[in-house]
Amino acid sequence: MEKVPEYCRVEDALGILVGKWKPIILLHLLQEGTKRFSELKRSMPGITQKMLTKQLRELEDEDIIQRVVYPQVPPKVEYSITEYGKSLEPILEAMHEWGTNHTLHKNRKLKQKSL
Amino acid sequence: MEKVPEYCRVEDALGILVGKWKPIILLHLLQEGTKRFSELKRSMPGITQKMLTKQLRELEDEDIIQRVVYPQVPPKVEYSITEYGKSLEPILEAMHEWGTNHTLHKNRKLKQKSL
DNA sequence: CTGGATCCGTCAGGATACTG
DNA sequence: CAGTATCCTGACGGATCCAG
Repeated sequence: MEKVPEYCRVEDALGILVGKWKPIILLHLLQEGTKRFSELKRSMPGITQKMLTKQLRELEDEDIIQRVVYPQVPPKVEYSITEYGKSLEPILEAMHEWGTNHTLHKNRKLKQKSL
Repeated sequence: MEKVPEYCRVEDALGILVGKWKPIILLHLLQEGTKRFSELKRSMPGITQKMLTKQLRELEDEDIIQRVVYPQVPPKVEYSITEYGKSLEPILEAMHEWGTNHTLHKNRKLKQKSL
């Protein structure tokens, strides 16, 4: 890793991943391919339309996901990961793995305390 | 990557990295080893004591960094990455690299627009 | 079905002043 | 030097209603 720049590039990646639902949206799309708006919503109990829409728009603006509208009634909109968006997968995987280990780590710490 | 869990493990890693200054703090400590509070502060123009203290405490709570107090006057406190904290380095590197490319990517997009 | 528009509560982040 | 204590503000997340 090079010297720490004034403005850290890590922030860029972070900024895109941050958002209460973005990682989950990305994981869904990465693992299950193209999905409709309503499918995504069903996959994420607890999310509101507004939030889903907003986070999707933000990801779209960053060129991470693609949005395809089918001009029909009722409306149909499909979302999918862009080629570019796939470049985020290693990061997400690394974080997922790290997160899993982190849970174990925390549990070990707690046990030590209770001894 | 496995199936998307209800509670995404990615969030764990994300939660630790998120914080306006945490990535920068970690990069500094990873690259330059042990540093004093005042050294860190000087390295990060714009950060306030309160914020630095807060973010350091949070990282310490997660066992990512270590805090050593020297009982002397004037006070001296040193921070360093824990062994465990070093496991975050690959993620930070990946994000740094990705972020750098992302900047280029955005610039290409902008040029396309202005054609 | 998809998603825009509003209103609102919470909370991380920041400015400032004070302390051992 | 290395913090703690307050107060403030804006952005984010969420609920709800409306619309093509």
